[in-house]
Amino acid sequence: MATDNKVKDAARKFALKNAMDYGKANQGAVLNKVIFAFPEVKSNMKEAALTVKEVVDQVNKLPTAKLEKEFAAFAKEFEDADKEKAEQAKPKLDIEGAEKGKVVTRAPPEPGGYIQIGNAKQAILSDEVSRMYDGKIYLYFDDTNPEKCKQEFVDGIKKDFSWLGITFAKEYYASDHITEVYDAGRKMLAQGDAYVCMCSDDDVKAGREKKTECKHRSQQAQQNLSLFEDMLAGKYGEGQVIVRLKGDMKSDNATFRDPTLFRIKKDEHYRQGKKYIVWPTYHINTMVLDSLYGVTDVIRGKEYEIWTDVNKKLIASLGLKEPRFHYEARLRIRGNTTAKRIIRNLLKDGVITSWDDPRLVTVIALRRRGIMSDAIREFVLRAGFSKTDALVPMDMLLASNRKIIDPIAKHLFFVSDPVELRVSGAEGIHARLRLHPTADYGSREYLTDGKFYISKEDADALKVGDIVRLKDLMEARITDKSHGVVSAEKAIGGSGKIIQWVPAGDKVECSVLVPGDLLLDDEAYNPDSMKIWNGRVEGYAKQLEEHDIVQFERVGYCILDDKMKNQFIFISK
RNA sequence: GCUCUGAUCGUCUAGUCCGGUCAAGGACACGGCCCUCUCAAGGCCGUAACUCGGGUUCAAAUCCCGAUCAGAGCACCA
Repeated sequence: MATDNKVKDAARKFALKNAMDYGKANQGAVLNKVIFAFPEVKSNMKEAALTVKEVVDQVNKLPTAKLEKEFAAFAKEFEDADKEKAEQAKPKLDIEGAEKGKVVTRAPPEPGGYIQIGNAKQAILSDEVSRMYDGKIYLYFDDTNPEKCKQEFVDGIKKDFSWLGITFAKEYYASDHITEVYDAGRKMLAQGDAYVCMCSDDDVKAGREKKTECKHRSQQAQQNLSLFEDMLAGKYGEGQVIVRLKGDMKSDNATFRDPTLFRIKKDEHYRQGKKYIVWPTYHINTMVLDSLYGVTDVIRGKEYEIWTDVNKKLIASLGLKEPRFHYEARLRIRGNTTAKRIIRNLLKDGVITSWDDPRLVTVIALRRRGIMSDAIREFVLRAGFSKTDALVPMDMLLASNRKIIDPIAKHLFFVSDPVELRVSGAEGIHARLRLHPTADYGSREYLTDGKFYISKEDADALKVGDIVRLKDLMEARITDKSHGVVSAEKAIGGSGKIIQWVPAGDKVECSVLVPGDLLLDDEAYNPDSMKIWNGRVEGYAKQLEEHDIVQFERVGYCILDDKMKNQFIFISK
């Protein structure tokens, strides 16, 4: 058979490669490659296996030199294949059934706090999906809890998203659509898919636990409808009455046991004032509004997955368009938190003073801390869609960030815990230092007066008689270390440790805030989460603008946080 | 407790739908070398994983069954 020889040749080729890679060819591995190349051998696996075994045995008997020589003929071919393999990576964002130009996603923040990296992940994923399909993304403020929502957060969230590079085609508020949701409620009441329940909070809870229906559940539609109008008219107070979905009180899924659709809240709303006292809850809101605005793909946390039964019932009962739901694991950062509840408590306790405290992973804090928005995007995209619970170390974000800031950060010398260094013979030297080793940002210049500052750490490591290299300036020989000052004389040549220095005649006193893990492993506040380095930086720092990112050589990347106070924040090494 | 969901290098993931190109690819971290008047960046190399137990098959990370572990939900929050 002609096939026979073809198979034999291919088998030999694969066996050679296999032997080169692993020292010895393996029958199973070679057979698999042969099957892939010639699927027709599947009809007679026994014969194919035999052929391969024969070839593999022969190849394994080959002396190394012969093996290498024979393999050389195919080396190029495999090189290309290996390269291709190395390139396939990146998580995919494809959506089954999605069509170009027909995708609408949305970011649904609740303006009850600033958004954090977890919200950013969902929004970026949504943005990326809509771009991929030439679709649109909307900004939807889910603001139906008058207790929590504030204009401050609306403004902050908009700023944060725009900084993240997301452009929304539309922006709308749940609280502007309350009447539409009321109509949806009326429809459900009229159809007998919902009812007005006057049980107490505790009774509702007990009923759910015991899986028993309450007497209100069997009220007539007419009565429910008029009770609902009474609610709207303000005849009831908070906690007296709610509208519940008629799910299934016997369901194993606890969320389906008649969840609340509307409740009474008399707090003043930041946007609607005292216009409404009956407020819809999350599920009916989003279902109605997503349908109204034609959202096709809802990307949200998997904590909502258990509400699928409720969503389905709502959609069926109201005749809504059903979007595709995509559930995502929560993104958690090791040593930190995305929970608004915890952040609010920390704020209340006064251990942190603002939503942009550099230890936080809110978007506003990350920005202040010198994380670039592209780094966040890359970081998020690298994880892709995933339902696996991930506890990611901050290092990953910082690594993405470092690659972006490295080419733009000017280099400066900073010394912490400064120690004076006097060098005789080092007066009147013109020092000229490049601002970046490769990029052309020009240079900084100083005229020396023989006095410098070096860091305590470097000073401690020096011994009398040592030669030390002041980077880009000169060598010095240490002559004395008593009296808290290091004395030295200018030296020519000799090699020693290279250290950074600050000219005493042109320096800026500054501090560097070093954020660490905010929380301990047990989620308690870490009292050591913020360190401060005090030191001196070269006079060139006076020319920096607030939010400029620099690299303090041998220390790390820092961002100028407050120009008045000469305060920097440490970004990463 | 009940219900749902998930499980691949130390970490985050690709591959799983449709079994064979996977003795498992990438990134971060780690280690080594090169470059360098920074402990950075860049280049090269290396260490390292299919949760466990059964089954089906010529062939299982992939399909089936069971166990284990982890996360989420059980609000008049979202």
